[in-house]
Amino acid sequence: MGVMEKVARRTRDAAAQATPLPLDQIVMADCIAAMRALPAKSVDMIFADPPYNLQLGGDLNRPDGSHVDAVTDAWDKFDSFAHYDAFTRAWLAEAHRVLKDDGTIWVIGSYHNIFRVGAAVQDLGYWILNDIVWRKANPMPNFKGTRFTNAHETLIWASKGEKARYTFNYRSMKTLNDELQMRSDWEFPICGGGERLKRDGVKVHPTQKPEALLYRVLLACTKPGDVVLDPFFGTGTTGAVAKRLGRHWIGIEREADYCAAACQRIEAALPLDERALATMQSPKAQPKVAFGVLVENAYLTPGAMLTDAKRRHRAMVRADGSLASPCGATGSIHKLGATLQGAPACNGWTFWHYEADGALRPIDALRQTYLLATQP
Amino acid sequence: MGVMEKVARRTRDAAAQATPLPLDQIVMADCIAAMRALPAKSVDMIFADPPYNLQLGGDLNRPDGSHVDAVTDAWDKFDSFAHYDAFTRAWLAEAHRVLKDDGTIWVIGSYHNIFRVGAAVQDLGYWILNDIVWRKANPMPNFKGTRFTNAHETLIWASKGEKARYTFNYRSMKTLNDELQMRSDWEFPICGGGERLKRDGVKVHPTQKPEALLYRVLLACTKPGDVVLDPFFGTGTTGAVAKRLGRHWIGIEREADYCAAACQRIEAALPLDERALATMQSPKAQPKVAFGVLVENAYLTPGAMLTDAKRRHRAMVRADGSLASPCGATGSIHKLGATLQGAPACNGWTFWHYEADGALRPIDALRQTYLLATQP
DNA sequence: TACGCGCATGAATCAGGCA
DNA sequence: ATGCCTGATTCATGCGCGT
Repeated sequence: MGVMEKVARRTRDAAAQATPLPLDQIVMADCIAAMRALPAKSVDMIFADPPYNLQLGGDLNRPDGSHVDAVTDAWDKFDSFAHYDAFTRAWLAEAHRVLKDDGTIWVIGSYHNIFRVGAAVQDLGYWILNDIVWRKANPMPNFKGTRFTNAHETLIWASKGEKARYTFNYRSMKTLNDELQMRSDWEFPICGGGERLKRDGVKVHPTQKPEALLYRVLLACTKPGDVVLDPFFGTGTTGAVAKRLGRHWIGIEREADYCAAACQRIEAALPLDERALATMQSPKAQPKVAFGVLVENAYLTPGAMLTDAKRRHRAMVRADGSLASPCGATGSIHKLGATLQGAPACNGWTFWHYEADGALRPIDALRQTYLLATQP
Repeated sequence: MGVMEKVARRTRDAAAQATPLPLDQIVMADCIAAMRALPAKSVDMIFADPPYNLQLGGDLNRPDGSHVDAVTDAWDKFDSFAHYDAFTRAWLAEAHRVLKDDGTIWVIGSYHNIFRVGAAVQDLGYWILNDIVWRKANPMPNFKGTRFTNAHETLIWASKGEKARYTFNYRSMKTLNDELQMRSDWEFPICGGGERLKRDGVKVHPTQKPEALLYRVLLACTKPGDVVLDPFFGTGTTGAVAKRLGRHWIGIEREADYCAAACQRIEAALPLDERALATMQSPKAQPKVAFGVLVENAYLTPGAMLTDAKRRHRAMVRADGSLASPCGATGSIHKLGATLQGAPACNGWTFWHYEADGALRPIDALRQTYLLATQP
């Protein structure tokens, strides 16, 4: 079967006559027009990854001189916040009509757009159930050192109203999270490796989402056989995961290139083997604690003195978690330890000690105390 | 000294005449009126923890003064959102006026209000720099098992405009985070234990923020001696941490109970020793040294050869501090480095190396030596 | 085959001072 | 406002290549 044969091309009028849902198909059209053609209260869940309206300045180069490939596509350009808001409210209103009364909607965004989206969601009568933070395990750094590393994106999960009886598979989520309630912060790597769709070595879509993210969303809020609509289908992550999990899907996408890639991808996706489900859970990472966190949380006070085990070196703890030696040298626990010893590297956690009850103890002991106090 | 003596009671008119800032004081008044009484462009940072209000019922009134007793139908919802938006825009506008042009504002909230706050921030011309996620190490579980555990709150950090030159202590944040860039997701325990203010065993304020959170905010975005304004002061976490870190603070709070608790708490807070307050400085803060100065002072001799770390490029030092490549290209250390690499820019200090004791060392090391020898 | 090294790259609102 | 010069700045991951 040809790749494009499953892509339904519809004019708005033709689509309006089609009563049955275009299940497991891609509708190549503008999302507002395409949603208008769908019956009211017909889908169980909507997952939407709308344009973020990034407002990027000039070129950005890495410290090594290489160029950052930014999102410059026309579909992300809006003239003003007012235009973006109008667009947002239009598609959210249509989504509200199409969604079943007990269905829910998910929208993902970044600080560029998510506040406007969230306000529109509330204004249109949706009832926000959670905001979810996708913590990126491997975000792009802030190359110029001008801000905090932008290391997360935000998802909004909402029902059609306060009293809607939505689907939430509490047990599935708890099982997935090692028998602890699933929290509102999720950690996943960004989409890369073999999962990232490429054509001639170039990424097909600039913002392809990881399947693990959609997997959790669909597992949490839909039942097998449910219909999931994605009005900004892109390269079809939602469709691929829905097929794997035995859910029906409808994708709406304007760009022919994206439609073709999505169609091919979903064709190749295989419904999930039950045994594979268990192996999808990533082991919980060993929590890391930065030395500065101990200062912030008053386990050590700025001004406190540290020494090495043999009291050959001394250093004072400063407000930002750096150390200052009486000789004038400063640096992190690792760097200053290395400097004072003339060594290329040093594990500051075991090198530096603090005095308690007349005895020297490594600062690593404080880290263990902190972990015990904060980890469930 | 009595607890309340430091609390300045001001009517709006009386305050309007007061030109000097009420530094290190609590102003017991409505925050919008109190901010109106402050001079324009007078504070370096604002930290705001506004009421969340929505969907909790209770103290919500319509613009006409009538009471909203239940937020049930869509119309009431819209009505209350509009009211909350008006309040939000009013205090954010006043904050914009009071803030110095190169100052920044922080606002914290949850999904109940943060989307409305964020949209207002953008609409008022603030430029969002980051949104920050406070991941709670020990959140309250979702008892009914109907949603994800609400385990985070969101902070928005914004400047007064796109081109503002705000304070961001990059090196301090990197040091605090074990020599990795500080990310946009921060983990802290919720406020409890001895830090939590209680009276007769009952918590004084329902949403007291942890000091560790304010510690990081103030350390990241202010300098010692800066003025920090908190228009929703509550029990004064911002003031207590500001005092500890050697920053001035101004607190605005309507409730006398909170003012009293905050005043007592801040009285008891101890400022850090000045030396402990010192933090890691960015190279930007160091005095500049022109490469030619090193040649003048015979740290390098004209005619000496430099290479990059991988010995792919070579250049000769000339008498005026410019470099000449064997291929004929010439220029400053930066310009020639960029030219030879075909890069848009280059930091010559770290790109070019000289040979000493059989090893390559960056010429930046010579600059450090020069600085140590010449700085008092 | 295994391991190490080099290189590429990801939704990014990414510089500042002076002439 | 514009242009020019100086010079500060990156983390995790995957893939290809060489030993």
